[in-house]
Amino acid sequence: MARVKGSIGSKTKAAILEKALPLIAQYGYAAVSMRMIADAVGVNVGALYNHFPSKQHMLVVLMSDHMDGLLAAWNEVDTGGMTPAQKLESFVRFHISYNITRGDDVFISFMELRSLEPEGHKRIEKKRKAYEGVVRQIIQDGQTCGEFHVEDAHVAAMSVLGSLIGVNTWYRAKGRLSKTKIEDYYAAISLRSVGYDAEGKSHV
Amino acid sequence: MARVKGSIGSKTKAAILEKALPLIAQYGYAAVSMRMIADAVGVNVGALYNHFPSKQHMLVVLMSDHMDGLLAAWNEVDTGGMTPAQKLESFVRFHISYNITRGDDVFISFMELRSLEPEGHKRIEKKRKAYEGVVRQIIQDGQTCGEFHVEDAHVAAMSVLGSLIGVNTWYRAKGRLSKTKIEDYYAAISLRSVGYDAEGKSHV
DNA sequence: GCGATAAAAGAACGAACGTTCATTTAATTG
DNA sequence: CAATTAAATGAACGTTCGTTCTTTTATCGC
Repeated sequence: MARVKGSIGSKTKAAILEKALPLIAQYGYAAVSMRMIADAVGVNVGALYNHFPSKQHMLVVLMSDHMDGLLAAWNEVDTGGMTPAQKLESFVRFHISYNITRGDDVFISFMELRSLEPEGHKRIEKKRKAYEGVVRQIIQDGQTCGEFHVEDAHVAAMSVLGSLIGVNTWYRAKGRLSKTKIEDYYAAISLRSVGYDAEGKSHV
Repeated sequence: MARVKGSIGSKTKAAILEKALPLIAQYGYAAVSMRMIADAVGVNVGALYNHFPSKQHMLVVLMSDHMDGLLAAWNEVDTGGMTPAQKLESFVRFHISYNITRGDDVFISFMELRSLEPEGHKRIEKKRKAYEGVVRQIIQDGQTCGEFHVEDAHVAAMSVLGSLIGVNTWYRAKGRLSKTKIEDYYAAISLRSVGYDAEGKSHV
């Protein structure tokens, strides 16, 4: 056969990314072959190269798109007029929610950095740092205004992010806890971890 | 050539594990070939099969040995007579210290679970759960005796572990922070995150 | 409707993969 | 010291890998 009826390049390209994502999340970039991806899309291996110059480039697009989406989604959250504590809670809820609905993306972006060649690595790392910076800035603001009490804002930020990223190593949709409960718990844990006193009085 | 002078099976086997570890930690199991490992050891590919029946079996040994060592090392820490808060602090310091000196092992054991075939996966997963159980038990004890205040001991345990595991994604030996400082910070963060009140008075 | 182009199939490329095997030589045993 | 065993080499196995290329056909612009 040759070109199939109804095939449109943009649709196929989107389908490739969509199918490649869960495969790479599950097996890892190196363990997923182009043929596996092609089979999942329902297309011949060679067809993949109509849309991506290489497997490596596909990973970069996958991770870059995700990080852009993640940052854009966070920027759409309105934190105007919020205190640092409220911002941190918003961030935690945002990240968990995103983590649960788009778990594969998040997982890949934090796992497959090592699979990236230098140029791609630099690009993605920059976006990742920007995301880390969001948390760090919130914590620094909280420390400045006396709402938080941490030893080191950078360490505190990495600790919060680490605990959040860990969620999708154990979260299961059918599990004991609802998404809302998990958000509630992590919001409370994160706020405590940065030395936020919920009562707001005993230390003032 | 054939058998080389001075070659002893047990030494070669240990050398294989030693060299394979950092390679897999850096590039991932699937991305490391048996030839890469053999080259690192300074031996021919075929020789690997004198000591391991397969690449997969090698990974299982690597991860199994590590988890056993990790659990054994923790069991050697004397926590007799400690309060849950003291135990949690001990655990955090232990894990960070272990993480920093044996970072590759820890990293692989939490990253390459997906590379394990069913039998091996079950074996390692059991050990991993045991390690998770250590933290959960400490937190549960702390909650029972009123020293900690958490919404859910399981979630709190996964949060603490997640934040700790995150350390070796950013820790660098030459970095801004000493190992001791990092231990100090994470101990404080972890205790706060489980609702431990350092002053021990305002809430009693 | 016809020519240009986009999008697919399918075969083929050399390289690398995990693994096996015959062979050679060092170390060990009786 | 001879026989056995342990441990390595180096070549080879069939597969699979990422990628390329030719061919075929559908879609799009004029």
